[in-house]
Amino acid sequence: MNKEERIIESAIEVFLEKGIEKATVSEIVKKAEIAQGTFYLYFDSKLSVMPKIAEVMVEKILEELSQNVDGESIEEEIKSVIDTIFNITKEYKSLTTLIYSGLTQTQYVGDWEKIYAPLYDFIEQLLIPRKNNGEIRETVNTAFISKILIGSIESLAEQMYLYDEASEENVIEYKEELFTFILKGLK
Amino acid sequence: MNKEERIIESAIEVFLEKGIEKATVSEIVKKAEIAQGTFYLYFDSKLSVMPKIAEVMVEKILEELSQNVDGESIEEEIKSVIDTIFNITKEYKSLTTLIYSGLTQTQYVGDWEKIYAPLYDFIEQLLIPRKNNGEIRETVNTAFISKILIGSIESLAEQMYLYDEASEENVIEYKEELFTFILKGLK
Amino acid sequence: MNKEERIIESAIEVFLEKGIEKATVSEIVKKAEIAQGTFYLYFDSKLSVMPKIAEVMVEKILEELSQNVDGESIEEEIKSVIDTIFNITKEYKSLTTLIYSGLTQTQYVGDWEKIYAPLYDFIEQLLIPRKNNGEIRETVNTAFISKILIGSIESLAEQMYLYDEASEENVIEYKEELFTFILKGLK
Amino acid sequence: MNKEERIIESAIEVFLEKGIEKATVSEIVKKAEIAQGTFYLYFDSKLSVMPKIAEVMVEKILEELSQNVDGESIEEEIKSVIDTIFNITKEYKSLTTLIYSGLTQTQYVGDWEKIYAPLYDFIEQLLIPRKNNGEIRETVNTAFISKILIGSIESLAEQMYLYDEASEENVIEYKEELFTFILKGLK
DNA sequence: GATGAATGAGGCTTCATTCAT
DNA sequence: CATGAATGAAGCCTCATTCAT
Repeated sequence: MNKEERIIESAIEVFLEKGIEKATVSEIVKKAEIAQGTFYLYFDSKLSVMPKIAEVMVEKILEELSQNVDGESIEEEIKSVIDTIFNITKEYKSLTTLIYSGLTQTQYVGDWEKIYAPLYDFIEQLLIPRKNNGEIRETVNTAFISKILIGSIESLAEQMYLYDEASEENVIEYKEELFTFILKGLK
Repeated sequence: MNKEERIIESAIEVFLEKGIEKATVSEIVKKAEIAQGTFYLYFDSKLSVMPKIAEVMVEKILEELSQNVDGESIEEEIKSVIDTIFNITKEYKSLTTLIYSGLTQTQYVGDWEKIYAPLYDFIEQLLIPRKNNGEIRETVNTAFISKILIGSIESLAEQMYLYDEASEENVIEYKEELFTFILKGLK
Repeated sequence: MNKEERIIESAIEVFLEKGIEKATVSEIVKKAEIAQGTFYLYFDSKLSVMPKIAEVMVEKILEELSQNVDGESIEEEIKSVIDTIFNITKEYKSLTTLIYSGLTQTQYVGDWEKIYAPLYDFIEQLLIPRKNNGEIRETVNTAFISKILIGSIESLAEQMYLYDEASEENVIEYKEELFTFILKGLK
Repeated sequence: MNKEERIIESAIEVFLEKGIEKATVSEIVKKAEIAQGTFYLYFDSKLSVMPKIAEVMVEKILEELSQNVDGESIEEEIKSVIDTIFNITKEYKSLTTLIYSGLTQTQYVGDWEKIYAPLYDFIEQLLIPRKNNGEIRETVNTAFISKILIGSIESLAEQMYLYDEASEENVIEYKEELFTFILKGLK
């Protein structure tokens, strides 16, 4: 792993452990086993790592989605998307929120859309054939709905894992409710 | 306005302007026109203002919702809820995200659920009669769906106003798509 | 002595000991026996102490001049001025050069003229009566000559004490040559 | 231009732009278009370039003086010397002060005298024949006076160009006053 | 000789927090 | 209760210097 990648990996860990506020460059470099000054050869500041983290995060989500989502019906696909996003949220806990809020606090806010685009695109590419074969209603605007879908799944997953510290049973029930809701919303 | 309220108001402004990271107690007290030390008579630290900010925020949302949402049909009510949450998000931009992430970074994470409860409850109280009179499907779990609704509306609104810097036209289209989606999801 | 004065005094000592380059705020505050942060309540940076140091320096020179220079003739006065400036240069060695160069390196260059003004004025006030009573030539522009006098005395003194590390005998000879030169220049 | 010369030239530029304090080796090498490490093949440290800069500076002054100063009378010569030193000071602004103070801050202080010697010598060689032919008074100690002359001209020039930011008119008047003063001082 | 990525010491500066008034 | 000058810990960041290539 080269220096830049090591910084990004360490930054993710430290941000998750400490939160943006309490995360320090010193700790990131310690974890990455590089010198303090080396950090500044690659990044301007702690927050400027955020867009790169976001990219890595999106890559991971996409990877997972690609592996898991290839159902025979829209039902199976939606189920897989929900499961995947819930699992990743569980694994990376507050990372998404951190990225959101990290980007918000910098000049990189605008980058967000660009970084997330492939994710929205992936979902849209799932929906289009389903719309064409009539599995979902014709009036669906696939581009718009893909944002709505991801948003609603992510926000519920964060609710569950970050704030409610919900039991796994509870999560299952919520996921089912969400599944039904989305499916009806699309049909 | 008493000192505590002045601190909360100033804190909101400063957090919005600078983000959590760069917000300082010095600036909060300057804006509140009180002395450095006075801050610590009311709050333990910068982040401990967060739960109070969240309460204020939720109060404002509730107030707005109470004023605007009293439609004759579920359609009108959903429309009003969407409009209200979009408007508040537009006005307070990243505040919700800040609160999320601010709470995440402290021991107050657990408080979130408690603070947001009245909001979920408000939505649930809207849904229950509609479910009883058959306007929405019987299988809806009102408690669960209220979280899903708020989450999906908020997340789309944030997308629009924080990241995409979407045009007002675009926002209208998205809101319509969301409206249809939610409505079908509930029926 | 209040904090600001203590900072200035310490800064002078440290600058003299270490030079501008190697002087550190840390050492200044250590010498002043105040906290690191306190420094920044009074000054923006190490170099921003320079104008204040310059003021103190000019005050000291003026004080010395006032005490020593009150001769019966222009000859005695010039002699005293030379002696005084030489003595102060000897005592404070490179301080003047430091101030020059310190000011040059900051936005405070313009302040120099203002700070030195009383010194030029003092000399001019010496010259005016001597010009009126014919001790010095009528064509002397007192304002201009006062700058020239101070400059030439200071620069020779610095030569002697800073660079040549001249013997006291040598200094005496130079002072006499300078005295004769100035006197003839004025007559 | 070989690497060493390129370093010296760049160092001069950077010192003039940033001052000793803020000048960095990084910037010097960037301007010289050589690698970081190459600097240390030629110089020990940032300040160790100073004596070389001083030499270059003195060479330039001597060159200018040689070209311009060859008047028929002491009057013309003094005028040329004043003009030349003023012009160089105008062009290189604070460079002399920087060199002074740069040398002061290092072990190279002693070098100054040695480096400046040719300059004093040049002036002395001007004065000797004038003393012999009676144009200037016999009591003049040419070695001493040459230091005094250069010092007083330089210090006034610095006053004008560095601190007062004097208008060109004003400069002319000062130069005339200085000229008269020096001439009378020598006669 | 020349390079430039990497180092890490250490100065700068901020800022939460205290406490005498 | 309120103040705000003072504190000093601690993070940021630079930059002279090294060294493997």
